Amino acid sequence: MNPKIGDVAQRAGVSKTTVSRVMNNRGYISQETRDAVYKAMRELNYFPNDVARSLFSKKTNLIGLILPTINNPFYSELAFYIESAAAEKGYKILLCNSLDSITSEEKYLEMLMRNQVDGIIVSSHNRGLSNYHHRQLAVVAVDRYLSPSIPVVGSDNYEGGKKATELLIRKGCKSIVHINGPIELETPANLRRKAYEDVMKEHGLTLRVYENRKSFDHRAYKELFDQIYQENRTVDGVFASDDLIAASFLQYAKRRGLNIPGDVKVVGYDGSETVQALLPELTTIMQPTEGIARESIRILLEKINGEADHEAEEMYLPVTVLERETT
Amino acid sequence: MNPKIGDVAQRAGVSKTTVSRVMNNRGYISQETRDAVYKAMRELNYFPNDVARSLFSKKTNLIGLILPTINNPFYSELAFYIESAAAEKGYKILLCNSLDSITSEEKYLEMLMRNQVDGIIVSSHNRGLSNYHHRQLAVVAVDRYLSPSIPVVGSDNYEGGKKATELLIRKGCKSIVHINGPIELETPANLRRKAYEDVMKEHGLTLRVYENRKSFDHRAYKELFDQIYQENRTVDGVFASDDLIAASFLQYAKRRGLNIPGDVKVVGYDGSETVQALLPELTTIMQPTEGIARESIRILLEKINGEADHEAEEMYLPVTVLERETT
DNA sequence: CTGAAAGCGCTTACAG
DNA sequence: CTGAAAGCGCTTACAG
Repeated sequence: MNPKIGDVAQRAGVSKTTVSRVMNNRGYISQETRDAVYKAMRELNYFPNDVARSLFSKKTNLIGLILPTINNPFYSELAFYIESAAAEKGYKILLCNSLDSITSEEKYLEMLMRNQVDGIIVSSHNRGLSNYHHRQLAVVAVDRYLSPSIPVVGSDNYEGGKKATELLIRKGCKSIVHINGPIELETPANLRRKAYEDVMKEHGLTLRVYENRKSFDHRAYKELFDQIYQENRTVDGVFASDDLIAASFLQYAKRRGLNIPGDVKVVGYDGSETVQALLPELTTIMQPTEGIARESIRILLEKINGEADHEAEEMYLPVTVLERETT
Repeated sequence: MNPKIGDVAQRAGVSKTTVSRVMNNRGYISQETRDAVYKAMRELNYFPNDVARSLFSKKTNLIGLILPTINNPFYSELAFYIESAAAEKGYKILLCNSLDSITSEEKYLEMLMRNQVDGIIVSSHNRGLSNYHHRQLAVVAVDRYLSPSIPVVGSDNYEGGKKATELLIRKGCKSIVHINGPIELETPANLRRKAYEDVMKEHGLTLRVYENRKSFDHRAYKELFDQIYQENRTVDGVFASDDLIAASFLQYAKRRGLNIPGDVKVVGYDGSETVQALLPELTTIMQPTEGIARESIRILLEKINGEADHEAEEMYLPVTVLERETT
């Protein structure tokens, strides 16, 4: 049995109240008593039970993090920085991989509620959130619109889409395709497509948007690429909405005997450290992942501490073009 | 204020005891009472408070996961499968990124103890663990030796190292270098090196082992590679102890104008889904990551449930050679 | 400066 | 089949 506060109190010859006060630095305590308590804690190798503390304080310092999957270079990097920023402030992360399944999201949400998390960071659909929303639960969304009252943090998707498309045009591409993952109304990532469309129109170029409904299945892209080439024999530029799609396209192009960037130029999106390490030749739009993580945590903690009188906000951090060898 | 068990009891016109019994399916309850309780729970949108439950039951269903960093293709895949296997059994994951820093590991460890986690899965140094070990804490290590009494789960590192080296030899390499991350006594991954050495000796070839002390810094590898080429002008094979090192070497070779696999052949280690997606041309030794995750959780739960009377065990799951274009 | 008592939201003997 | 009481390990008014 682990020692509890009563054991410490007994050993130090004081009351539990006093031990608690020493631990929490509350009220006046004589130095003598303080020393005795610390000594007893050390001797017993005592650690306070945070479950008991949480029950009393109604605060767990737990944050639920709901992602489609941590097994993805962008989300794992995001999770890393979110965990770091949270740890700095004394918060801990409960990891949830929803795989973008609504039922799975709802299960996780219920689990998080039962565990009395202080807040949730979501980068998954979570229509379910509205159900729970009336509870005083602090929520921040990363790159997803969940409800009008939930703040959104992400990269400047419109600017990113604009820069990607303009880069391809500047490099002389005329027939530029945009490939997206599943297009959901809820994601501001659609702004990447919107920017593509606006820039293309502005330059009098034809829109060619393709959507892959099966996300997270790199192998499934082949069909889509085949279709693209059937419909556009002259494709000379590809703007993919994430780096995994771009990587998949590069392999496809290679198998097809196409020269990159000679025959076709490619721009991705995300620019995670992992992609930079494994596929450094890819030109891509780099998200400020650490910044997104830090802002998400900052806003969430404001909500948790009730400091956020401002309405739901949207915050889009600047992106960077990493110009490499595929353009 | 969220509803609590007393609110449900009042609304259903029964005692808290009865509500609790309905929720937990304990003892005999008349159907009528049961229905009334469920109705009240639904109407109030009641969810039990797991913090209170945990305080009583001394069981949190929380598992601490300590990794060097989730921002890494192998660990994020491992974490994904660990979380999935845990969720299946009703356990939740508390994520810790130690960055292999001893002080950081100790802080996380203390945090996990305070939070009363039921067990810990560790894939980081954690010398600190022995300090806490006398507590009845269930621990499983992934690819690390922590203490004689802590079970280890991993891939069959010796077999992996053997297959990698043999493959290079079979392909005609004579001057084969092995590049490792920081070599620590605690990791069974050293068996990869041991196997390399054994196979090389068996074939009468000269050992050329290089160690990079700075892990997780892909850029820092350049120096090491320079050194390798200074000392071995004839290198024609590289067995890297993980795929990120291999990827880094591939880029170095490219910059140096070397042809792969013509001038030098390369084998990595890990074979994560992300690496397969981003760098499919890399020949590598694939770890059975999902299997490692499932076994870790299985053994941990046995320990948690006190079913593990067996001593600490070591379990090494079979690896697969993914032969691609770099060999 | 210190302690006894009540309470956080549950569960489980125990009694009926 | 059901309920009143005690207790999980803490903290905080309240009293001294």
